[in-house]
Amino acid sequence: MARRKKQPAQEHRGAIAAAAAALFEEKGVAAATMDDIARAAGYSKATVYVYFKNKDELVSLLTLESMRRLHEHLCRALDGARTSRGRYELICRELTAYHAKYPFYFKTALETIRLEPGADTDGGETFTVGEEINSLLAGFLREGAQRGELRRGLEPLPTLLAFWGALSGLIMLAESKAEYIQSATGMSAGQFLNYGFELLYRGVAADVGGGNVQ
Amino acid sequence: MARRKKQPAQEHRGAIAAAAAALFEEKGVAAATMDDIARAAGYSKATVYVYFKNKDELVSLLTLESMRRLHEHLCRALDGARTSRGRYELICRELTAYHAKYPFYFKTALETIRLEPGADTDGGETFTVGEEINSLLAGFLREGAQRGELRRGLEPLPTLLAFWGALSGLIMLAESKAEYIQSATGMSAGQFLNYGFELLYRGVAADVGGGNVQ
Amino acid sequence: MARRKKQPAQEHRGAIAAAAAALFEEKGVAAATMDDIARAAGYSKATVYVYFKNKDELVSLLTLESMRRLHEHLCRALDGARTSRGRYELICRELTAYHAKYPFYFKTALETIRLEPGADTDGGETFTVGEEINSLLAGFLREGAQRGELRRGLEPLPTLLAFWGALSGLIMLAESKAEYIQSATGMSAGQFLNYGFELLYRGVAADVGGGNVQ
Amino acid sequence: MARRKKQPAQEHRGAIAAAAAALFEEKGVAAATMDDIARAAGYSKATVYVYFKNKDELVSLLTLESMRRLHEHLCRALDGARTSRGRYELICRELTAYHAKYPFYFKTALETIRLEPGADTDGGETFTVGEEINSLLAGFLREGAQRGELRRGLEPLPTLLAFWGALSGLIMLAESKAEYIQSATGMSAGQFLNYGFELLYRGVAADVGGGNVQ
DNA sequence: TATGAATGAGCATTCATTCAT
DNA sequence: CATGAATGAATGCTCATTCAT
Repeated sequence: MARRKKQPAQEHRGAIAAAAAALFEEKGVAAATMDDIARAAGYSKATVYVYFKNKDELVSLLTLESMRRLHEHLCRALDGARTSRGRYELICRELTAYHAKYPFYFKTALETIRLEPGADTDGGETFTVGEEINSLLAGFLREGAQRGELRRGLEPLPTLLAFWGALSGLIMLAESKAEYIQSATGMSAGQFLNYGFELLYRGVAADVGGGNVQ
Repeated sequence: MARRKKQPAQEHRGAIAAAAAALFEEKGVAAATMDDIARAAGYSKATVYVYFKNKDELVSLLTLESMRRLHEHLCRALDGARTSRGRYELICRELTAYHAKYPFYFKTALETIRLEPGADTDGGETFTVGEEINSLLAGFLREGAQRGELRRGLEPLPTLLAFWGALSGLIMLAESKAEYIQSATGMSAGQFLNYGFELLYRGVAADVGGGNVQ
Repeated sequence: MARRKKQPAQEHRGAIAAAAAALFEEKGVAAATMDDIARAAGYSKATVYVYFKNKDELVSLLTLESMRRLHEHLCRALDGARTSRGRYELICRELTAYHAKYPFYFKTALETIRLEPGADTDGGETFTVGEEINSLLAGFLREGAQRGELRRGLEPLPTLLAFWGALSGLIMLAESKAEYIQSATGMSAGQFLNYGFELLYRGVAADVGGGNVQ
Repeated sequence: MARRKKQPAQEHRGAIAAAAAALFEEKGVAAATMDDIARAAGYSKATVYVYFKNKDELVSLLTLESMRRLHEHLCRALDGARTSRGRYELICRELTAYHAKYPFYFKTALETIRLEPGADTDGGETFTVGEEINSLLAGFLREGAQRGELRRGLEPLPTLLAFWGALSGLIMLAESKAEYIQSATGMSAGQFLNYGFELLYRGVAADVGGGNVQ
């Protein structure tokens, strides 16, 4: 392990975080040891501790990052269309894409949105981003209702939370049972997800007609 | 008919499993040590290994148990009413009740249904029970569609899976964010769940009218 | 390392404690690792943790033991003579003997008597024994004063503490500088100690005449 | 006369040593890390290693310094009075003052005097200063004896060593048990020390009368 | 000279698991 | 069948020290 050239500290943090993310994904956060992470990143364990105070700090950073990324994706989705239907489709597309690209980050973000604040090393930043995501979706629901595209009388906060729970449950099932879904229904994970997204949309849509899903 | 002979051993297994379940619930699977379990069950640690090859085998048994219990609850729900709406309400009620009584078992069952069958110690029994649960719900959807109560054209298997994913995501969010939900929406976990259940139902119902949720 | 036969747990504790005491003496408490101790005792490190919850518990036990032993030695000394002079000589003899036999224990006891209570794992037992030792010496001073053998008007508690501090300082210097003392004064550690004991005695004696020390 | 050249380096050493001394005092030698020291001194850790080969070298320097300071204090004391009694009082006063001002240095000096010279980094300089201190006190005893103020027949070297051991034990007990002493005897550490000094003085004084201490 | 960067060698502690009895 | 006893293999974390620049 030759001594590295002068590289911005941020790059080291990034490299370590990337290695950690991969390992967390592969074997879970608890099972990925600091030794593993160091080895995978090509540093000594002690060096990892130079860049991260804790295993927790690593986890926190990854969590925050995943939340931020999720936030970006959602912003992009909401900016890309005006109708609720159009926006919803973009949301689902972004979510699916995000999940395909960073499955660990995605899962982490979803799980984190469900947790309480303060558990993390950062100063509640993770919580803040979570709130921003919530308000993004709340806005989507509110505007949709105003336009008459979404059911009136939906209570924004509970709806959003319920919707979010359902959505995340759907996506995680699609991931973990992809193989089973394929063999049992003949659908790819993506197709299955679209089917599910449609189902969920009907739960909030003003009127989609009585016709077929899909 | 030598079945009786093994009975005592079964009782020991049961006692140990019960102690384990309580501890898993209390502190999580990883944090509950075999020492803890043995002590709580009133056996020596070595004895636990007489009845269970592994910690994993214990977890597997508990998982299987939780699936069976979930199956029972769902059977009861589907037997208790004829209309889809009535059945759905019973399903939700049973689920909520089950969750309230055995949160750990409940979570385990949901996670198992969402996760891969895994190299479980049992001979695929867990998987089998999972399939039975699926076919239970598939029947519910099929019959509902035949009666015109649920949307026609729903594909039973994908619908059921999507529904299941959404449902479990909803319930788990309701649990993990109970406090947040309470403070942010003023709803109790139970009220929130009912709200969410209703939302989900609209996704599959034939026609619930355009009116307010709840 | 063959599995040991059934031996009373106390014996294991004793063996481990003995090994620890030797190592603590040899390289100091901090530098003696649990690995060292285990190896020296002929057990695996994990086994050491079966018998002692902590490194601290080991240290505490050793400390308590050393205090008890010191207490015994002092009792023996005070019982062995009636006059203050005679008792003092016995005290010094016992102290010297104790130090020769268990230098680590001796040092620990002296250092501990100076510390505050409650720092230890035991329930203040160490502190209690310390107090008993103090009251032993206080009695010695009081009786000596009553008989007119020791200076009247000595305040028992401060005297005892001062005396104890001085005595321990003397003995520890005698140990750590034994070689230097030998080469610089030609005295053995024992001779030097006797010389010092005499000096200290004059500090409390009623009248030793103006003559020579020794 | 190239002496001036090295001056800057000496200043760096001094700054680092000062920071180290403060930290050693605050948290103990073992607990003060090189990182702490570097940070406190305002240098990088690597720079500390430019000026000090070792943590040990730092400790050694500090030890030597503390010995030198002690030497100075003792010189001042012996110069300040002519009678043994007066000198003794000054010695005690200086010692107490030194201890109050630099508890860590003081303790270090005492411990060093009590401990082996060790494989110190300096070329036996610490030992030399120790010898100088010894000869200072030896002179005090010798002159006192010649004047008839101190007991005749005292062997200077053993007496001095014994005295020194006793004195240091007394002072260290006064420090570590200050709280206990306060609560048990009502004396402040200073009062207790004076009481103890008096006691010790009687051990070497020619005749102090049979009266009360203090 | 000064330092940013990196690390080897530990350390106390934990726990699932094994075996002789 | 039950278990007391023992342990191998980790695990997160620390710190004095080195070296290329």
